[in-house]
Amino acid sequence: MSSGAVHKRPSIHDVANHAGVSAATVSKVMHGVPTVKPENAQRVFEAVERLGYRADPLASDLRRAKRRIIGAILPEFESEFFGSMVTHLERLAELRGYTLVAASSGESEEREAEILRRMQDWRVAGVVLAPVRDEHGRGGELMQAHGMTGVMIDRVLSDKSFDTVSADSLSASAEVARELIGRGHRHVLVVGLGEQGACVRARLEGFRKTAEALDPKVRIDVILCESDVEPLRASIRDYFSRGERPTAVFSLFLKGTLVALSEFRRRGWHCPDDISLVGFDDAEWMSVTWPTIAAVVQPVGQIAAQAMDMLFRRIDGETGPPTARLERCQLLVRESVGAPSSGPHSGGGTGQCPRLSEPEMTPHSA
Amino acid sequence: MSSGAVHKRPSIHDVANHAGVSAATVSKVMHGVPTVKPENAQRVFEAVERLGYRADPLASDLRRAKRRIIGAILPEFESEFFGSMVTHLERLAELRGYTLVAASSGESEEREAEILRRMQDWRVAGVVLAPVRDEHGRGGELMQAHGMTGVMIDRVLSDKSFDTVSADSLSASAEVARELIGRGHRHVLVVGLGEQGACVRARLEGFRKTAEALDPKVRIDVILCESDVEPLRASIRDYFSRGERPTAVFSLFLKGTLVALSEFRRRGWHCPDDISLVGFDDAEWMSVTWPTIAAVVQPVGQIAAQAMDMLFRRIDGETGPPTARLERCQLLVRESVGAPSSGPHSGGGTGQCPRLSEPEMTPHSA
DNA sequence: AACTATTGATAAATCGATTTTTCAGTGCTG
DNA sequence: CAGCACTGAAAAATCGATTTATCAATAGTT
Repeated sequence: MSSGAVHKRPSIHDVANHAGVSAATVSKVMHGVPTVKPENAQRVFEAVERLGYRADPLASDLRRAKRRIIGAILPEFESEFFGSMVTHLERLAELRGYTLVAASSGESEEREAEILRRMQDWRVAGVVLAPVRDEHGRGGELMQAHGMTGVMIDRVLSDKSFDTVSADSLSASAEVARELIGRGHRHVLVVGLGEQGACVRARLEGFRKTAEALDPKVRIDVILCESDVEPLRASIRDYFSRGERPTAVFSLFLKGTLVALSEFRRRGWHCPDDISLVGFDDAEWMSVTWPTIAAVVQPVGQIAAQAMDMLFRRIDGETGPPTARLERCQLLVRESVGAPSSGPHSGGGTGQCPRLSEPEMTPHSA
Repeated sequence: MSSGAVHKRPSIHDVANHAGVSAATVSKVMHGVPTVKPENAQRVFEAVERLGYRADPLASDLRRAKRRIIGAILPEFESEFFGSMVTHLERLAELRGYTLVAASSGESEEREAEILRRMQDWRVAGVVLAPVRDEHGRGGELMQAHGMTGVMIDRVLSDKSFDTVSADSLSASAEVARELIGRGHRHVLVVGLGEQGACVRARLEGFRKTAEALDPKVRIDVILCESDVEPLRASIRDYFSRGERPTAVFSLFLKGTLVALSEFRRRGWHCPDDISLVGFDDAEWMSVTWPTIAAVVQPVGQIAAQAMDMLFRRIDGETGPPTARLERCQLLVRESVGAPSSGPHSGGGTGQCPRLSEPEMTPHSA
C-alpha cells in the first residue's frame, strides 16, 4: 500500500545530478534544443524516466515572464450556457498549451473587480471576461487601467479598448419578432434584466423595431428589473394581476423564461393555448417538457472559439483597433409558441395539453 | 485615453528601492512582522501605494514550497449540480486564502488522469476529485501513487486512502422506494449509468432493498448502460417497445431523467397519469414545468463544505484513517409522482394535464 | 571601560526553472 | 605552430518572492 511515499518531487537539478550534466543541459534536452551531444541527451532522458521528472510549469513561467495561464471570469457556473462556455474555453486554452483558470463573479461588479485584480496578480497572459454588466462596466475599465490583455464576451456589443464577441442578439430578436408577429401576436410582453446594459437593449430593440416594422399597431410591454430576478418576478406577477393579457411573452434571458413559466403555472395558463413563450438561451430540458419551450440558441462554441482566437492574437502581439464580432443564433420554434388564443383568457384554459409526438426540435430557417 | 501604459508591474525590489530599504524589509512589512521601525514601515506603505505594488502569489508560493491553490476535477461543468459545486468550492477555497483551479474530465478517465498529472505539476496543495467512475477508478490510484493530498466526492462511498464525501444515496433511494411503494406502485423501472460504480450501486440497492422489504412481490426492472447516455436511450426505447409497462420510473442521475421524459413524450405518455417519474438530482426547471418533476435534492453546499473541511485538515497535517461522510438528501415529491394508473396504458392517455396551482414545491419530511 | 544582549535591517541563499555568458576543447587555416 | 571559428557544456544571472544568516548600532551589565 502506501509505501511511505511522501516523495519530494525531483527538480531539474536532481535530474542534472543523476545524469551527470548541468541543469542548463537538462533544460535544453527537455526543449529539444539540438546542440546537445546525443549521448548526454540519452542520459538525461534516462534520468527523467527513472526519477519521474516533470517540470514545474509555474517555476518555468516565472522566468519566462509570460505565464501560460488564461483567466476566465463569468457571472456564474450554474447555467448550461456558462458551463458550456467554460468547457469550450478550457479546451481551447489547453490546445495552445495554456491552462484555464475560471472564476465566477456571482453577478457582482465588486467581485468581478476583485477577481480581475487577482488575475493580474497571477500575471495571466490574457483574460476572457463575460462582464456582469456590459462593456462599459467596471470590468473593462479595470482591464484597461492595468494594461491587461483581454477579450469581452456575451453581454457586450463593441468596445473601444477590447475585442468583443457575442451572440447576434439583434438579428435573433428580430427573428423572434417575425415569428410571433407572423403567427398573429399583437400584444407581447418582453421581460429582462436592465442591468445587463447594451446587450439587453440590443435584444429589446431588435425585437421592437422588427415587430413595429411588420405591424405599427403592435403593442409591446416591457418589464426590466435592475439587478435581481425576484423583483422581476414580482413585477410580472403585478402586471398580470392588473389584468394585462399579452398573447405572448419573450424573455431576454434564461431565468426570465423560468420565472415566466412559473407565473403561468400560478395562474394555470398553458402554453401555447393560453399564452405563447419564447426565450433567449436554450437548455437541454426545454426539448423534453410539455410543452417543449421555444428558445434562441446561442452559438457557445463559436463565441468561445472566436474569443480565444482574438485573445491569442493579442497575446502574440497583434495590434490594431479592437474588433467586435457577432455570432449568428438559431431560433428553435417549439411547442410553446402558437397562434394567439381567440378570446381574452381568464385564468382557466381548456385543460388540453398539446400531445404532439413529433421528433425532437424544429430548427427554424428564416 | 490609453496612456501608453504597458507598465511592467513593480516587483518587491522596486518597492524596496523607492522606500530606501531592502526587499526583505518590504516582505516583512507586507506580512506584518513587528520588528520593523515604524518609520520604515511607513515609507514602505507609501512606496507600495505610489507604485501600486501587489505581490505575485505564484512567485511567493514558489519559495514557500506550498502553493495556495486547490485543484478541483469534475466530470463536467454543464449541470447545475457540478456548476453549483464549483461555485461552493471556489468560495470555500478563497475563504482560506487559496485559489481554486477547476478542470473538467469530460467523463473520461484518461482525461481525468491527465488533469491529475497537471495538478501535480502545479504542486497544488490539495485536490477535490469527483471521479468519473468511483473511488476505485484510476483517479484515486494516481493520487495515491503520487502521494497527493486529496478528497473524493460525489460518486464515492468510502475509500481506504482518501476521505470521501457524498450524498447519502442509500437513504435517499430508500425514501424514493417508500414513496413509490406507498402510492401503490408495484412495477418500477430503474435507469442509470453502470460506469459510475459504487455510487449507482448504492442508489440501486437502497431502492431495491427498501422496496422489496415493503412488498416482496414488487417487480423492479433495471436498465444500466456502461458509459454513454445514447445507448441508455436506445435500451429504454427498446424496453418500452417490447411492451413493458412499469407504472413508475426512477432515474439514478439527471440525464436519465431527461431521457425518460423525452421517451415519454415520444409515446405521448403524461406524468403522472400514464406513468410516474422521480429522479436523482434536482434542477431549477423541474419546479416550473408541467408537471413539476419529483427529484432527490443533493446537498451540494454541505458536500462542498465537508470536503473542503477535510481537505484543509489534511493539508494542515492531520493524520489518521480516512473518513467517509454521507450527507442527507431531500426528496421533493412533485406532480410527476402519482398513483399507478388503473389499466395498462396503451400510448394514449386521457389528455388531461394536472392543473395544480399550488405553491412551489412540496418538501417531503420522511 | 569592556563585554554581552538586543534591535532592526541588510546581504545572501533558496524555490525551480530559463537564458545569457563564459569557457574548454576541437578542427581548420595560413 | 599560432590564430581563429566553432561546438557543446557548464557557470552564473534572472524571474519575484521568502527565509536564514550576518552584521552594525545601540543598550545594558558588571
